[in-house]
Amino acid sequence: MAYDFAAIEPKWQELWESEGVFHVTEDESRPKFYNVQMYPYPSGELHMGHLRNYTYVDLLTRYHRMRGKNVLSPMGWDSFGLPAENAAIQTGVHPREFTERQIVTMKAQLRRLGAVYDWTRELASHTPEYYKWDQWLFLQLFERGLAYKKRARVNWCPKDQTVLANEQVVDGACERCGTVVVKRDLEQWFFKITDYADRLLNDLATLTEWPERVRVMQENWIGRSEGCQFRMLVADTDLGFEVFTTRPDTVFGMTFAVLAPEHPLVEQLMTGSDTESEARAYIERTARQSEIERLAEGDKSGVFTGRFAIDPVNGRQVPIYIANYVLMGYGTGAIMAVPGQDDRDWEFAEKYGLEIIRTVEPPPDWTGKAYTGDGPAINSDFLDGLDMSEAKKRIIAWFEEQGIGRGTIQYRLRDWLISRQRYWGSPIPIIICPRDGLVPVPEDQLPVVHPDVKDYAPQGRSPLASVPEFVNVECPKCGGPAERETDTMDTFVDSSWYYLRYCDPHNESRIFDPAAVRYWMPVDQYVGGVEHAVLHLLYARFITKVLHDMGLVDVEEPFARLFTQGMLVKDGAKMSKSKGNVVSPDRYYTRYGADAIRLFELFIGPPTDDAIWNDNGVEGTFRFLDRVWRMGTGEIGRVADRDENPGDREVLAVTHRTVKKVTEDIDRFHFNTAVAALMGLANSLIDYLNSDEGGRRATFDEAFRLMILMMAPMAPHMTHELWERSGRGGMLAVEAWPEWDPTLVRQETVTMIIQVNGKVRDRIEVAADIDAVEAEKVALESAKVKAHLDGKKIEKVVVRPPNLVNVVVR
RNA sequence: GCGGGCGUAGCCGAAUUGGCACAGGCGCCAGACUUAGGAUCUGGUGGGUUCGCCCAAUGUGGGUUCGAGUCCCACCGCCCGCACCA
Repeated sequence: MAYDFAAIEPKWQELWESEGVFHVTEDESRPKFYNVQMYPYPSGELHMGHLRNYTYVDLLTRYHRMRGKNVLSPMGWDSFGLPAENAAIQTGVHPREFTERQIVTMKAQLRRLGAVYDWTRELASHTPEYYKWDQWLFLQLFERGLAYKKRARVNWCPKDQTVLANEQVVDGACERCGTVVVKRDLEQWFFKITDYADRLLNDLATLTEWPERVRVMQENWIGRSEGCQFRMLVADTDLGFEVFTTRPDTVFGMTFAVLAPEHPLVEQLMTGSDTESEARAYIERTARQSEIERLAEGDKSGVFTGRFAIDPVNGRQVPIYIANYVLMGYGTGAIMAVPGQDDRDWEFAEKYGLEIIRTVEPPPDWTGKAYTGDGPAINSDFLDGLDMSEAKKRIIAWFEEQGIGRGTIQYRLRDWLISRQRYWGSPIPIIICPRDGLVPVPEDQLPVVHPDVKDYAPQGRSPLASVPEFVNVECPKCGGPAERETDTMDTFVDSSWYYLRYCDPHNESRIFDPAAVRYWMPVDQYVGGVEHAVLHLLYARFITKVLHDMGLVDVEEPFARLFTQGMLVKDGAKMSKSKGNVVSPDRYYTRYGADAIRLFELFIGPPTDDAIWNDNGVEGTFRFLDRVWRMGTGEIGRVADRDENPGDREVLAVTHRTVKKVTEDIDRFHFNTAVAALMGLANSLIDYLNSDEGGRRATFDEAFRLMILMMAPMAPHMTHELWERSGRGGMLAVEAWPEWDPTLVRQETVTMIIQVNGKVRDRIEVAADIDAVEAEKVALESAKVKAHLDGKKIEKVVVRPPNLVNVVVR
């Protein structure tokens, strides 16, 4: 009788839910395990690539539950965002209706996979119960000066008609839709993440259970540079500007200075200079370019302003240029150019015929252009002879004595731009009063709920702005007429704290109960895609630190262990709807069932690596399951009630070794080899049942019991059914994970390999506790070994009992 | 350019510590069962072989070591991230 998954799967899915098997509360008597997957956008249809992640998380939930932990595995929805809004623009369906339909679909798909969660804690960021606390959080940041509004040059996506955070601009294009982003000067809301730059950077060192790759990406993104900022004066004027450099030791080599085209001083410098018209033409050209065009241009270009700056260390006058290779967004938007020690300055100096002075002695064999390495300072007055770090200290001290500069630390990280000119997000709870300025919405008036609008289409401002009843309010302070802020928050604000809300999801009076958070946090295992390395993962760390500083959260870091899974690749691209290469699980559910799909997802390759979709893979894991099923139902081989013999004991030994292997593999996230080990065990058990004398009933039952326990987190439906049919009682999901018996795992005899000059010449079964003397004796007595020793002199015998003897001869 | 990672069979991959290279799966070949097989089962799947074994092999070249897929150096190729960040 074949495995009837179509009948068995719904039965168990129903039972896991109705019995509340995975519903948990705080319980000090058991170790907790907080298992979270980055909550998904409810996109509706799940494809095989998605199922990979859900299977991993579900495996961990079930495994740690069997290990006796109090496992919290919640699920929720990152349900604000553009897809629902774009659908609304096209079809007129309210984003809420669209979103909630998608959630229903997606829940059914998770259930179909057999994924279990504590559904009592389900949350969705588009619900007022949730985004009320987004708004509350915003107000906390506002009160602490960590949320502010300012006019700034920001990234604007012309297609989505909204601003974007720096983190959401990838290669100069909108992360969502791929449209080239343009710069606009707009008044926008920011979170002051830069105040936390040093802590976000330093605490990366504590995240030892995070992938190196992600830590490095965050480190680079935060981009700490130690250096020096000092003031330069413009000759024959009363103007001046600040420059930032990481190489103040090379200041004597400055032969020109460069300002970014957007630098505020540029206008004054150009006006009335000899080269004014030329400079204006250049600025106009570069200003029109998007960043991508500037990059694509590749070549450095610039124009002389007609003015000179005074080098503070030696009084020399150096020309001031405007050039495209200096960015307004970093440092002070102005640099001292030292072509002798900087590749970019060298390139520019060569192009425009500017002087080059070396101030660091390159090595004698140096053939390159600019020399950026260490070496004794030359042509540098009182710095001569000092190495880089000494010279830096000395010159910074000198700047400080003179009162014109100081040592500083620059970060590449910019403040997080969180306002969006879109409808389907959490409204920013601020009222703009002509008298009192920016006034927080009083807490008892939260949440600020979306009004319905006629038109969701973006018009360069939030659709909320077209609803007068929403916009026009009384100022909470003075009672006079005022207007609401109409921008909504970046959805990354919602996702920066949802894992805290899971701990106490229905609290109506507080964002969460700190006691519940104290019990569950930090997240023990966080699972998600590496694409969030500098987005969500950075924001969440920031918000956790803010809440920590507010005394609401004990931990400084939210995610103790991070696992970033690989993608599923098909036709050379990540499986995704937009690429049109998705494989729907439907036909695999119908033909092979959920467990075969789960096993395939686990078996397809190392979880951290991208895996290539293979049409036959699910069939392979189904064959394995089907064999296990037929073993369990007595359709394969033969069992007998007979006395035990050494072969029976060996079957148990193999089983216990598999328990050890599978346990260790799951603990180190080698799910693919854990499945392989179970396939190997199944093959061994089949051989055992097919042997001449058949299997001994008691032995087989025990081995099979252990195999079912190990497979329970991987293929839960079939194993639950087999467990129930075995008449053991109880639900498999809450059975204890098996322990291996060390005496069975231990090999009594071991195959010792004997090498001559590193080549294997013989294999001999020896006692596992053989000593070195005996091992050497056995090895040298081997006839096969002797044949290779013939007429040669033994130089040395390397003995590593009980595994290896290597005879070195000449 | 800087940073992170990878390269093992026809394909996906295994090899926690330097110690039998290739577990497990896919595909393919042969056989069994069968009216039939795209089901299932058994065996095989680098080369040579006198069937005892022998030889070759982890991108390329070198090094360390009794011993290297693993460590070191150089090179080739691929993937990812950041990128005119001063």
